[in-house]
Amino acid sequence: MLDSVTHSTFLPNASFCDPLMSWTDLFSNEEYYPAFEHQTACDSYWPSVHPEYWTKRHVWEWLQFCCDQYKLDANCISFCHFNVSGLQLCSMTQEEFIEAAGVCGEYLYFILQSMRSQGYSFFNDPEETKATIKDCLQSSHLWEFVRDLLLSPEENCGILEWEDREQGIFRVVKSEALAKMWGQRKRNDRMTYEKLSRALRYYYKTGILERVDRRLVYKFGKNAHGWQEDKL
DNA sequence: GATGAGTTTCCTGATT
DNA sequence: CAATCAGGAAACTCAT
Repeated sequence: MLDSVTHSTFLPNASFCDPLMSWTDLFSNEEYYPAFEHQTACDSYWPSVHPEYWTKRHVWEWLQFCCDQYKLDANCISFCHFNVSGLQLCSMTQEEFIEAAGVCGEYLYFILQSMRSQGYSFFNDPEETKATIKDCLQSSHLWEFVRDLLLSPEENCGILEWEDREQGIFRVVKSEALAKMWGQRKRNDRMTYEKLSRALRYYYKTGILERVDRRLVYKFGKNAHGWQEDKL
């Protein structure tokens, strides 16, 4: 079964593009819908079955659909992890998804959970779906938020600045603005730099950050990833 | 409902 | 003096 699924039907070299584009594309593409006609009595197409009752084949079809629609890089998906029934798939935790498919795992997990709770109607309202997914894709951890801000000049607005790009040393230029932005992300208008920096200090323990003895200066530690120029 | 990770909140004291 | 750093302690939130 595992070998019978040709990897070439996935998008082996597709990069990880804007998934929101794919969502809107999906709904504006009328040719997409006839795909649902394929279902027959003995071999139903995955959207017509609740994920809990998916066969291994349904899981594969769903995986393939997600890869196609969201331009997920099939190379980062460990296929043996997904050689499971729908019931087993549904019992997988978010961490297991991430272990099995890295960043793609986060998307797959989110899409699956949404389908489980809302059924296929999850796809009904493009605008709401778009918003929900955008929300979901925001990294929830503070250090990832800081990292992503550092990596996107548009959002950053000079709030953070690289001090030493190679070594992962950066400076908080506008501490109040940073706190405000983090507060917006967490929907907490009482956030301050004092409190945010306390959370950053906890990262010294876990190796996400390393101490730099300068005011407002931090450094990514060995357990932080995704900030290096060459990687990612 | 219990547990644990990741904060959030608050605080006291030191440093810049 | 105001802002920041250092952590301890406890509350809180959310996923498992």
